[in-house]
Amino acid sequence: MLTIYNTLARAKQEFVPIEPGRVRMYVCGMTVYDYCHLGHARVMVVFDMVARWLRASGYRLTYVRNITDIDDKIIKRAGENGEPIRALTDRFIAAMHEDAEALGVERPDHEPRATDYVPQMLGLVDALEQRGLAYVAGSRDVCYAVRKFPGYGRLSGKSLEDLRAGERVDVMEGKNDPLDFVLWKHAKDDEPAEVKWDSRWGQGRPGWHIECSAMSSQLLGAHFDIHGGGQDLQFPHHENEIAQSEGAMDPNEGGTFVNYWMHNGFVRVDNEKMSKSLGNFFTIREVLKSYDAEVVRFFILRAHYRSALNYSDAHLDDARQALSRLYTALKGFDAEPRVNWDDAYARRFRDAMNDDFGTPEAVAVLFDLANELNRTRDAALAAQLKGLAGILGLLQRDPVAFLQAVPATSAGPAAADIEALIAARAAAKKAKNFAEADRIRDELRKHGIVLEDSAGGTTWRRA
RNA sequence: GGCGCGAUGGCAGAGUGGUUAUGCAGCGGCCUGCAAAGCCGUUGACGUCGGUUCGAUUCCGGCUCGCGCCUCCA
Repeated sequence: MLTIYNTLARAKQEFVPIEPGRVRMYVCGMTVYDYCHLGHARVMVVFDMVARWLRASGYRLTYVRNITDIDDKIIKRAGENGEPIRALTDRFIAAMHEDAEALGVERPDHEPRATDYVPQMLGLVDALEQRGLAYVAGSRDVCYAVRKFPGYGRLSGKSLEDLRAGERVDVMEGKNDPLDFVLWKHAKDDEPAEVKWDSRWGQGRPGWHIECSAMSSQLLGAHFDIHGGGQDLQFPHHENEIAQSEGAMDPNEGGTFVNYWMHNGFVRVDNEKMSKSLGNFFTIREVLKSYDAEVVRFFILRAHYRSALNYSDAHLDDARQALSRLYTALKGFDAEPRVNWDDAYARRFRDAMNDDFGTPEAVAVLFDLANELNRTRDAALAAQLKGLAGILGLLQRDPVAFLQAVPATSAGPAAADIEALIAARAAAKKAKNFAEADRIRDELRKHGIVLEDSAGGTTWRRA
């Protein structure tokens, strides 16, 4: 039985899908005006893991992760670059796909682009206006009247009184209430034609929040099972999505927009949230210059998805060492991944994953398995290890290839040169010239190459 | 100011009302020409003050510290 920590309930709950055997999941994706950073990597990896586990559990899953390709920052960036918006967003979508693929993140079933769903957004705004939840503000923007939606604040645990809008931010002129948010932004003269859509409120473009309500209902229906995203989206974004989606429903039908809300924790740097605005972010591609992408994935998955995750080189080094141990255990086996669910390790793994996606415990099971594999060298255990790890998207490569992989930036010695030195050392060893053999080994060690002698000969790996 | 989350051994990071994960690092041993890897053993922890309990790191409350949201943000 799967339990999920539901932000809406602030507790773990048994997961019961709306339709037996079928799961519909929507995750808020990226705004594509720049390269993805490690915070984005975490969302992608975490919900990829969730998707994999749901499928491994036998559910038929439809997974949607959207792309925001229209908003203020995109318009600004395109203007700065002097390029069309579409060129900018296409470029960064391609980059995002490269990053995701490197991290072993499978493509969601749908990756809707906001600009392809403007008619659906307008339909929602229309419905909201008809139900008296939307109005045209003095700025000519169409806004949502937050006070008219009874459950506002339920997800984030904030009451309208607590929010005290205006405390930190200047209130936008023309809104009835400071907390009201924009559904449809009225076009400005200096904006490019590319960001103007016709509507019965005049030319304009969608507000950010309405995008997700429109795309999710179009692709998953008005009610679905799981909605995910980073913790920072809890308020106001997800709160607003609920207000929009439930507010636009036929009052006679009503019902709950989403049953389970999942939020992953932040990636931090020096104990502070990694973010664009703080400027303390590392892009995925930057990190991948010095670390193997699987190490980054392992680093993310060895922590629980809801906890904060501190990023540093030292921690990635540590993750790399740990992952090497797993691959080392698999060395020498040409194992096909195969899970035997009757086995005690597999059961522990499953219990861990079913407990709100407990990947730290699941990873611990992998290490226990590796330990027994090292002792017994039993091929069935190797298949089991590779099978369970595969559910997490780990350990599917050739072990030697992983252990010898070179980070993109540090150009270590070529494999052929290393092999030549190993041969020379073997000759020296045979002649009992241990001083020379050790000299060669020390020489290679200086270049980050570690030699390992065994009965079958000498192998090497990158330190 | 309001709301929320957290504090675990040198580091990372789970978990549990009593037997105290997992990884890295350390220490001792086995293996090895010597190493490395691996194996065996081992040191070491639950912020603080109270309460509940036969027993609390685990439950409850106060305090301290850290972080996040209340603005765009994964």
